[in-house]
Amino acid sequence: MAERKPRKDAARNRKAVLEAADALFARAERPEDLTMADIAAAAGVGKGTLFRAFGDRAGLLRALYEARLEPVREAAEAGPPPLGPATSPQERVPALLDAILCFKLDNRRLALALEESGSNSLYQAEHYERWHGLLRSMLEQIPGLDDAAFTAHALLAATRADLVERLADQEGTPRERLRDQLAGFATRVVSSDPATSRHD
Amino acid sequence: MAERKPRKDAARNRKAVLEAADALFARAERPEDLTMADIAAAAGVGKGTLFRAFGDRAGLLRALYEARLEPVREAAEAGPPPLGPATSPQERVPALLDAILCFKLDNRRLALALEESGSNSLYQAEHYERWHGLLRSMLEQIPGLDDAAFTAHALLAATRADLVERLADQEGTPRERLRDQLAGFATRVVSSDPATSRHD
DNA sequence: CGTCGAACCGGACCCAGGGTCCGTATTCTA
DNA sequence: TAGAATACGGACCCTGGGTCCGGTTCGACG
Repeated sequence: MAERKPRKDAARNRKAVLEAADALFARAERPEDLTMADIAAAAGVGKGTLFRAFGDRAGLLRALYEARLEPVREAAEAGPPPLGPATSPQERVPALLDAILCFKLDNRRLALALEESGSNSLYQAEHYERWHGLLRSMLEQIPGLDDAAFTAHALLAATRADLVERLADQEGTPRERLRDQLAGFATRVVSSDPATSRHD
Repeated sequence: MAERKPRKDAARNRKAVLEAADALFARAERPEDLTMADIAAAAGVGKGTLFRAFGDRAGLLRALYEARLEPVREAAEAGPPPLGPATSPQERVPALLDAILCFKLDNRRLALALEESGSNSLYQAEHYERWHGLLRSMLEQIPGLDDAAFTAHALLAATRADLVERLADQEGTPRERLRDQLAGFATRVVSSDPATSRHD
C-alpha cells in the first residue's frame, strides 16, 4: 500500500524541474509559449523525465501551483486573523479573497498558464475545491445569504487569473487599488442588507 | 477607403462556413477537439478558404459568437424593460446578467470554445467591452457604489463560460435555479446598503 | 567490492492540428 | 469575351505535447 520511496536521482530531477520551471514562469511574459522542451532544457533534463514525473503539462503546472500555494493554504486554514478561522465571516471572506488575489498577483504567469491549460482545468484543480469549500462554509454562516455555494463561485470568479492580468498588466491598475476594489466588492456582497433587496 | 464588396462566391462560402460551424458546435460535446479541418469539410470548403475568411480559429469563433449575440445586444441597447434602457439600474443590472447567462447556456459549446481559445481572448473580444461598458454605466448610477468598472468585471466574471458549464453540465444545476442564483447575487451587489458595510 | 535487476534517463521520434502557399478556377469589368 | 483581380482548396509546413526504448544509474545483497 505504501508507495516505496523514489530513487535518489528521480527525486533530485523532480526538484530540479520544479525549480527551473518556477524560475522560467516568473520570467516569461507569455507563459503559453513556454514549452515543455524549454523547461526540460532549463532543468538539464530530458523531456521524458519531465513527463514521467508529472504526467503532462497540466500536471506540472498543478504541482508548481500547489507547492507555491501551500503557505497561503495554511494561513487560511489555521493562521491568525483576519485570514484564519478566528474571524467573523464578514471580515474573513474579503480577507481570503484578498489572499488569493495577492497570490495571483505574485504568481501571475503561473496562474495564467494553469487556468489556460486545457478544458476547465481550473475547476478540477484541488485548490479550487478547497477555496470553494472554505468560502462556502463561511458564507453559510451569514444570515440572509442563501446560495452560499453559488456565491462562493461568483466571488472566486472575480479572482480569475486572466482578469487579474488584464487589470494589473494591461490596464496598469496598481496592486493596492486592485486589492481595495476586490475587498470592497466582497464586503458589499457579504454585508448587504437583505431587507433592501427588493426586486420582482 | 471604402472596402470594395467581396466576390459572390466568397460571400456564399463565408455563410456556408458560419452555418456549418454553428451546427457542429451545437452538436459537439468537446468543442476543443472540433478541428478547423472538420469545419471546412462540413462546410464543403477548403481549409484555405476558411482561414482567408476569418484569419484564424479565434476569428471564426468571434464571428460566430457575435452573430449569435446580435439579438441580445439589440435587446439590451434598445429593447423593452427590464433589459432595455427604460429601467432602473437596480433592476437592469440583474436583467442584463440574466440575458448573458441565458445566452451562454444556449450557446455553451461556442462560448466555451471562444473563451478557451488562446491567451485571454475573452477580454479582447468586442462583446466583452460592450457588456462591460454598458454594465459600468449602469453601476455608475447607483449611489454609494464606487469602483463601477471593477464591479462590472466582477459581475461579468460570474458568467464565465467554464463556470456556467461546470454548474449546468457537471453539477446538473437546473437552468432556472442558476438564473435565480445569479439574479440574487447581482441584486445583492447592486442593492447593498453602504451604511452596513463596516470593515477596516 | 562485484554483480544483477529494477528503476530511471534522455533525446529521437510520432502525430495532431493550426496555419500557409501557390497553381488553378471563378468572378468581375470593360 | 479577354484580362485582371480575386478566391479556391488541399498539399504542405511546423510547432509542441506526448511516447518509446536502448543505454545508464542506483542500491540491495552476497
